[in-house]
Amino acid sequence: MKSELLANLNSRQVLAVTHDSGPLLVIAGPGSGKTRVIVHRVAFLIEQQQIRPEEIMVVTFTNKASRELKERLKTLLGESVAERIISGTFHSIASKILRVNGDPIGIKNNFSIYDREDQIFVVRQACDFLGVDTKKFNPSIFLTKISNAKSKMIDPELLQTAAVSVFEKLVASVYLEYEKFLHDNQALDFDDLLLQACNLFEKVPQVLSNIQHRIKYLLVDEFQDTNLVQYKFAKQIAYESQNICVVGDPDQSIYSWRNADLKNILNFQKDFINCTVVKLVENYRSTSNILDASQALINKNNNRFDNDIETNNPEGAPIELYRADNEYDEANKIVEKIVKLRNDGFFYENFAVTYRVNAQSRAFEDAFIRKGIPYKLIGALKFYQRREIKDIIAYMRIIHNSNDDNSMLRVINVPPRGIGDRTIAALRSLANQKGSSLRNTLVDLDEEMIDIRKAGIKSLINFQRIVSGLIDNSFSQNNLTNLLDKLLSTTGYQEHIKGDIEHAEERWENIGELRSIVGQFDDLERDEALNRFLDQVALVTAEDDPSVEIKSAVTLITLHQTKGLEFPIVFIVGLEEGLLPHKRSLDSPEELEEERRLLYVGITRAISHLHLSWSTYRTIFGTTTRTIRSQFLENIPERLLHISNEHISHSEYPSFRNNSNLKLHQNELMDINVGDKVEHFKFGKGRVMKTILRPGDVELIVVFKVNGIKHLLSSVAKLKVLEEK
DNA sequence: GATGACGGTCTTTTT
DNA sequence: GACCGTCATC
Repeated sequence: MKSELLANLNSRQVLAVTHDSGPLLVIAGPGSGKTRVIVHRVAFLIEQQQIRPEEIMVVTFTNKASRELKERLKTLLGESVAERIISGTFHSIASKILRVNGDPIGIKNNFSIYDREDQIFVVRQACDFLGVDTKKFNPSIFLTKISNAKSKMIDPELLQTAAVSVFEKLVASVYLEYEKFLHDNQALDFDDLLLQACNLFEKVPQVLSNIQHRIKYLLVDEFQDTNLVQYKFAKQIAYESQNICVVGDPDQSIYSWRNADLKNILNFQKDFINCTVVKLVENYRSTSNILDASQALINKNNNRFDNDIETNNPEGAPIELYRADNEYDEANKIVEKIVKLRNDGFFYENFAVTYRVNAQSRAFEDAFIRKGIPYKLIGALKFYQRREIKDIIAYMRIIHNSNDDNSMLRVINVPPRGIGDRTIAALRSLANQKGSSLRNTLVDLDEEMIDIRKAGIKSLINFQRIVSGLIDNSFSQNNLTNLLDKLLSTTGYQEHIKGDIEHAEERWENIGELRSIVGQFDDLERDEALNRFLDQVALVTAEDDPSVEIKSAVTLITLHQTKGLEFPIVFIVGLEEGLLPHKRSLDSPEELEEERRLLYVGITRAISHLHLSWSTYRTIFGTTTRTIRSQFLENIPERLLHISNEHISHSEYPSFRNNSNLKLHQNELMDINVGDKVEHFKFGKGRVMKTILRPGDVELIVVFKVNGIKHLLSSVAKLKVLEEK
């Protein structure tokens, strides 16, 4: 048995797998068999150490990683054993703990989980309440600050005390209101799931000690991406047993913007003083060309653990570097390569096109559709974030949690049923007076006490009837599918969607998809099914999108989401300054290093072929701009690259800011670029759309706000640059 | 209260 | 070039 478990493992992997008890830190480079180590370690504990499966907890970051882990455990241990192991994402595990044990700290088991959209809505309400102008202050900035505070375990009062500037004080007061709103709605946001779980451990030690006794071994994957709260959560669970194994790679830390803290790896070694450290340094995934490129790149980071990765794999093909004229050219070139490589025997599912921002997927989708190449788009349009899906879910939340005013407000007039702003305002103020939720206020609506016209009252009563009809559990509709069907008909939502002529079919199909998901819960009693369904819905993410279940297809995916994946052929596109590295990271060395790590993650996904590309022009927000190729390309040794189409012809060179070879009348010709805002003495303000090089001059095509499109010669027009792109 | 036109903003990355 | 919130009009 033992030999089978340890066969095909290298000596360091064996060390990690067979580590007996006590804390263990595994630093695992890309392609070094990280998941393999986790899976085999779990198997080792069960089969060799006689640990019961339910005494082992494995925590991952994404549902996908969790599912994959379960699959591999099933293969190794058999289904009945694998199923008993406790595994899930940080958020799902914390959520379960809170649903079962949250009551003593005021968390009812039917709490709603708010996603970003819900959160923005709450922030807006908090701003309204405080009289903060949301035009001046973007709600998402508050949300970022609030999330930052929460993941550092800072509560509103503490933030208030620490606040120095006016703005910081404002953030603190929005935070305070935000928390009140969440509480009144009986809702938690993502950060709360972990924060409140830790809070629960503190307030009700019995819950913690039960878990500590139950969980003998804890394993945490992607440890470099934990934030402070997550680390604390894990640390507490393992405090008693000291059997905590964390696996991660500092070079693949790409979530500091989500408050992941690399210091956790350092702190781990302090918090668990006698921890064993195992470094996995042999890469089994990539060709040596690809690995060499990745190592050369990551070595440019100053702030780095010394952790060089090696491979015994063959050299492989050179890395292709291609310069495109624009994003469509870039996409077409990649289509050509896919077609060619398919003729060489690769399948569509062997390809991944990876990029920095979701918006880049568009050009590829266009090209793929035109050429009939099947593709799956990961993450961009998330199924559970579509409007119709969120509306239906809001209805379900109302049924499930009578305090969820947010969901109530979302759909109280969707489809339109004559409940406008004034009616809603009146209802809310009445609810306020009564200190009750909107739904409960509606249940025994006091017609005398509400100050609106008759029609409004009638509409409200009508809505109340619809909702209570749905809540009523006594008829034949005792499963979720029945509930959904009844919901669609009695709320008029089905009709409502048909009214959206342009998207009717697509939206209806989405609801059909939701119906089949809901159907998976039909063997449960309705309210329990509702509870489970809503929990799942809140915690699933992009990769669980049911609309991307295409088997043989090219993958379109952001670099962030590629972590943990591998593909024989990887395209990394848009290697340009401002895009990769992203412009928001350019003024901070730390953030620039994180961008470099992001590219490192991308490169190390490739098994045999890596293609890099950049484009001299790129259209962002509808304006085309000249680009500069990414500084990261300079970090990759030329000997590893095969460069094509490097030369840039003059006709494609409308901008001259970056071309010192061209002799121009320096004083006459200012530095004007596509995208700049300019002012003309006669035409007024406008934006440069295009620049065309003419002998000794530059022709500018400018769209003026008032006077429309004009062709101007730079030497004559004497434009004033107001704002550079 | 519903509807449609307009103008401003947005794009990092996600549990 | 999409989406959202705001405003004018019905």
